[in-house]
Amino acid sequence: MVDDEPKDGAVPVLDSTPPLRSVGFTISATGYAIARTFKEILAPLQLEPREFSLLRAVGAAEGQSQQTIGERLQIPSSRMVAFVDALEARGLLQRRQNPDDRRARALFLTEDGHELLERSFTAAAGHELNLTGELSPEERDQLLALLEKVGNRLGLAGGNSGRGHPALADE
Amino acid sequence: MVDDEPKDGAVPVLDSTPPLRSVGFTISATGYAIARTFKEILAPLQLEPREFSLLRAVGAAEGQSQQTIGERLQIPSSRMVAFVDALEARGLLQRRQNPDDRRARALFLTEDGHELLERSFTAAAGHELNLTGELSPEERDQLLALLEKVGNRLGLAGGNSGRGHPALADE
DNA sequence: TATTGTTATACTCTATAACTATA
DNA sequence: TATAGTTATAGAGTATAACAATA
Repeated sequence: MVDDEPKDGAVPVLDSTPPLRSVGFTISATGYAIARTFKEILAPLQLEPREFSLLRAVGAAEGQSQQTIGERLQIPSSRMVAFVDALEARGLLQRRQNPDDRRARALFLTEDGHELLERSFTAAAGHELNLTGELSPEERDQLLALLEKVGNRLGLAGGNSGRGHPALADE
Repeated sequence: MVDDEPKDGAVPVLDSTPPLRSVGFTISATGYAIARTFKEILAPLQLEPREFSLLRAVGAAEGQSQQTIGERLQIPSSRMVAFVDALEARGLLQRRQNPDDRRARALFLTEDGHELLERSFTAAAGHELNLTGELSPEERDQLLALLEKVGNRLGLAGGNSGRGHPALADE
């Protein structure tokens, strides 16, 4: 990490060697601010980011089992219960019986769930548009390409395909 | 956020309108991975990222009061107690009396504290070097400049000067 | 009366593992 | 015997507010 603003004489350690502004720190801090802002944007919809991720995962392929979705998002089964409970209690999704396996619960969005997911996407798109407001289309592509080079060093799949935000898995 | 990999027909909402890969999601996910990796890098030193931030803040200006440092890092006073307790118990920093105000505790690093902080800086620099391994110096500057443009939209100060990582403040 | 730091309490979140019903 | 989902329990982390010493 290493901070960007070296303090005077108190910490003589790395103030000369490393770059003045750290890429790691900057990405991390910016990413954190983005996540916080996104949370604020979802708040009026009464949705937490992880609930949005869950709704999105269900909506992306309805009828999958609770466990399948939990595995994709890397959420342990016991945590899934509470999450699904809350969204079901609000009438946003449903657990239905799977005729092939009566142990499994097939997840579906309700009408309200689809509607709220749609509004969330709109809000997210607005957020994205705001974030990139100072970037030309070329700069935007550049930025993504450069971030991918950093991501390569972290073992991140190019598109982060399928999986949700890594913060969901925690650790 | 909007994901990067639009799902087939199930979620027809924004699959056409927005860019395929979201800047917000990518920065956030990359930043999260960076923070997680940094945590792993500090682990052998038995230091958590926030403990590193605290040590660094103390080392940057020794003798400041616990409250002053807590305010800079945006850590509430009651949390500071436990953090400082832990580091003091490990002999990394000291609370000393302030002759001018006997309520306040002036914080200083011990010899061991300085040493560990130095090793942490070295580890952090190695992390940074690894992250930027695929970037030329020009690309690195480009990336920082582009991130700053995004940060402008989030009200982030250019250098994030003084303050630590925003994750410390939480919310 | 206000402020620095500490302690006590309650609350939220999570992980773990036991449990049920099906397979 | 194994698996999908649920429930129970205990632990960590935090915020809030009460508190003691000093200003």
